[in-house]
Amino acid sequence: MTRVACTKSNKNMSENQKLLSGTLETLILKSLTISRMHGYSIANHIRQNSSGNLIIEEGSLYPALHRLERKGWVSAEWGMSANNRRAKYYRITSAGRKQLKTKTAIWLQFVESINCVLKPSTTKQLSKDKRT
Amino acid sequence: MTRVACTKSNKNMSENQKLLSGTLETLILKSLTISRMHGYSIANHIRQNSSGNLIIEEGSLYPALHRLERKGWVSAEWGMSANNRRAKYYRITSAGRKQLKTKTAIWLQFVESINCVLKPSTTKQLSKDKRT
DNA sequence: CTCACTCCCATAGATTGTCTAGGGAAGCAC
DNA sequence: GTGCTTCCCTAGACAATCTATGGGAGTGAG
Repeated sequence: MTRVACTKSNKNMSENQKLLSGTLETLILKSLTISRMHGYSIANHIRQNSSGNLIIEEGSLYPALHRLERKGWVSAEWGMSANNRRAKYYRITSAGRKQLKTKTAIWLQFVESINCVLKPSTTKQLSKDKRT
Repeated sequence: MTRVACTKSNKNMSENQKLLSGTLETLILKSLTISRMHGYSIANHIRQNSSGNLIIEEGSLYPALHRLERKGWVSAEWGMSANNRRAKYYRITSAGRKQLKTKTAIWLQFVESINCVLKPSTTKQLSKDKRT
């Protein structure tokens, strides 16, 4: 299902590609907190969880996984997928969980910082706390 | 040493550098909606508005400004700064405002998408009817 | 006047992380 | 067998940031 690969908004795509920079590893680590997964399913998980907005290409995904493994944030082992195919299953390590926590915090702070610049006169605002 | 840059070498910086990719032009355009500015003051404005979290280096800023000018999203003219120095003042064009609107929308949607992936099990959940 | 400092602009090259575009193996339906 | 899907991998292209450097010009201290 969900074969709708946003074809119309190619502009959005290329913009998203730039924006993705730096968040991919965080997304992968987060996905692995749900369960161990192989690369292909990680990509699917991210795509589906973002309603098809975030498409991770294989050329980005696998190098990222190798990077994470090299850094000791995930561990890998070969196994068989639900479709009876050879697959490399990744699991997040405790160092990876720590990194995830850090990266998530940095991301949230970054978003807040950007919004601080972008905010004036946006006029559309959820009232969350917002205390000066 | 006037040449001392950001030597604090904190992790946040290098992470932020990656994350910044793709948002810089939006930040610049937004800054210029306040008033016309020269490059140096744009960088200061962004840094101050983000409480010092977003540091735009000159090596990123000026190429970005030239890019924006080439694309017709800002226009430039030489003038004198408040400090009586030669300065190139940038002004956002109507095409630039349109771009800003687009880029801002893409950014907000992107953040929402990322958060959709990052959110599950944060234990702090806004009830936003996200059922299976 | 000279010196140190800040303000302001600019560019070349390194770095990094994404994508594009290829390749391949192996299961399943027909 | 053929064709489609699932799954893995890598090399090179590309884009946007930073580092490092260069310089000009105004200001204030001495």
